[in-house]
Amino acid sequence: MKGGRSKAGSKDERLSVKQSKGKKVKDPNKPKRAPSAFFVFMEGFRKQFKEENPNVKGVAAMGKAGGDRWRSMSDDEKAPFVRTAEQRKKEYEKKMRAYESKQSGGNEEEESDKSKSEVNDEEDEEGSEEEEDDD
DNA sequence: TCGCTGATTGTTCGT
DNA sequence: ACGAACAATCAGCGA
Repeated sequence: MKGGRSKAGSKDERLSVKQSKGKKVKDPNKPKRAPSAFFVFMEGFRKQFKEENPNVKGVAAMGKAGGDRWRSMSDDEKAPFVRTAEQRKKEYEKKMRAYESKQSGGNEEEESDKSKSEVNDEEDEEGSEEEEDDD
């Protein structure tokens, strides 16, 4: 959290990673990290923020506003976001599995077959999705 | 014209 | 166990 990475002066280090120049490591299949509950909450917050602050420019203002609001929320309010985040994580793991699969032994298989339906394999998925305590 | 930078927190990987 | 990196967003500015 706060004590996470030292943002001060670490800019240069990040540059190396971002540019990835020399390395032509192209990972088209590499799934992006799953959005945390905070980002999930932000997805909706961004829209609202834009509506209330259409003049705001930059992401800093939004980030601060979002962060401040997020901390103000109770675990119970974050619960739905956290739950969604968990689902995202599950998908992330699933994609990650496929990604590793290819890297490991799956030769670069170009999934040319696009009609393969994007989602299928739904492993039964525990029908009971926890009680939503919907009053 | 193209692309990085900034700020937020959480999650995930690596050492 | 700790630390560093990366996830989205948008406009502004540098080369």
